[in-house]
Amino acid sequence: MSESNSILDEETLFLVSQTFKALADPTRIRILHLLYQEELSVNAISQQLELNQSNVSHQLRFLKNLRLVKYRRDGKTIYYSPDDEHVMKILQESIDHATHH
Amino acid sequence: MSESNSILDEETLFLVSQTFKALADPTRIRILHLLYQEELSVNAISQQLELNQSNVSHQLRFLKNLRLVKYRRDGKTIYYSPDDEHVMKILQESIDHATHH
DNA sequence: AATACATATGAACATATATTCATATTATAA
DNA sequence: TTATAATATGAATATATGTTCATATGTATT
Repeated sequence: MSESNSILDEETLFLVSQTFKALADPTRIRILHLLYQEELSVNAISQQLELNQSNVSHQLRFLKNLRLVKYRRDGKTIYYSPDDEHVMKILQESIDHATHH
Repeated sequence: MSESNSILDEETLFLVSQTFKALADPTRIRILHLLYQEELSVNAISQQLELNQSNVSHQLRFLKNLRLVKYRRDGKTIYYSPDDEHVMKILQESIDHATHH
C-alpha cells in the first residue's frame, strides 16, 4: 500500500520532517556515520570529530528522542549506537550517491 | 564501493545535508508529494495546498536550486515536476514508513 | 566522604529558516 | 500600448536551530 495518492496528515508530515531534520545537519550526519561503523562513547565521538562534548551530547539527545540511536551504560561511560535501520540505510545510500557525483 | 569506512569530506557533507534539508520542512514535503502525482503549475500548488503564492515560489526555487524539481513554461504558466528519482524514492519510502506506524 | 571522570542540562547567543507583504518581471490578449 | 494574469524577487520579521559556556548529575575509586 502506497500513500502516494492521499493527502498527508499532520502527524505523518511532522514525523517525516523531523526524521529528515535529523539528517539535515552536518554534525549529526558525521555522528551517525561514525556510529554506523562502531558503537562509541560520547567522549570518543567528541575526540574523533573534534567536537565540544556538550555539543555531541545535545545532538545525541536529539537523535535519541527520535529513536535513531540507542545507548547502554558501562560504569561511567555511555555507549551509543544506531537504532533505526531504515534511516541508516537512507543515510548511507545518500552519502554514496553524493560521493559518486 | 561504499563510503562507510572513510571520513566524510566537506563537499559531500554539505551536499547530503542540503538534500535532507529540502525534505525536512512540511511545506516542501507537501509540495514534492503533490508533484510526485502530477506536474503542476505554481498556482495549482498554491490552491491545492492553501499556501501563499510567494511562499510556494520561494520553496520551488529552493528545490530547483538543488535540482530536485524541474520546470517548463507554457505561456504565462510554469509547470513544475520532480527531477530526482533517488530523492523522490526516499521521500515516498519514508512517508510509507511513517504512515504504517 | 571526598575526589575524579563521563555525561547531561539549561541559559545565552548568533545564525539560519519559513513566511508574508509589496512589488517587479514576463507573457498574453484586447 | 494598456491591461491582466502567472510567477519571481527582495525586504522584513518572527521563530527555529546549532553551538558554547558554566554547571549539574551520576558513577566509580580512594
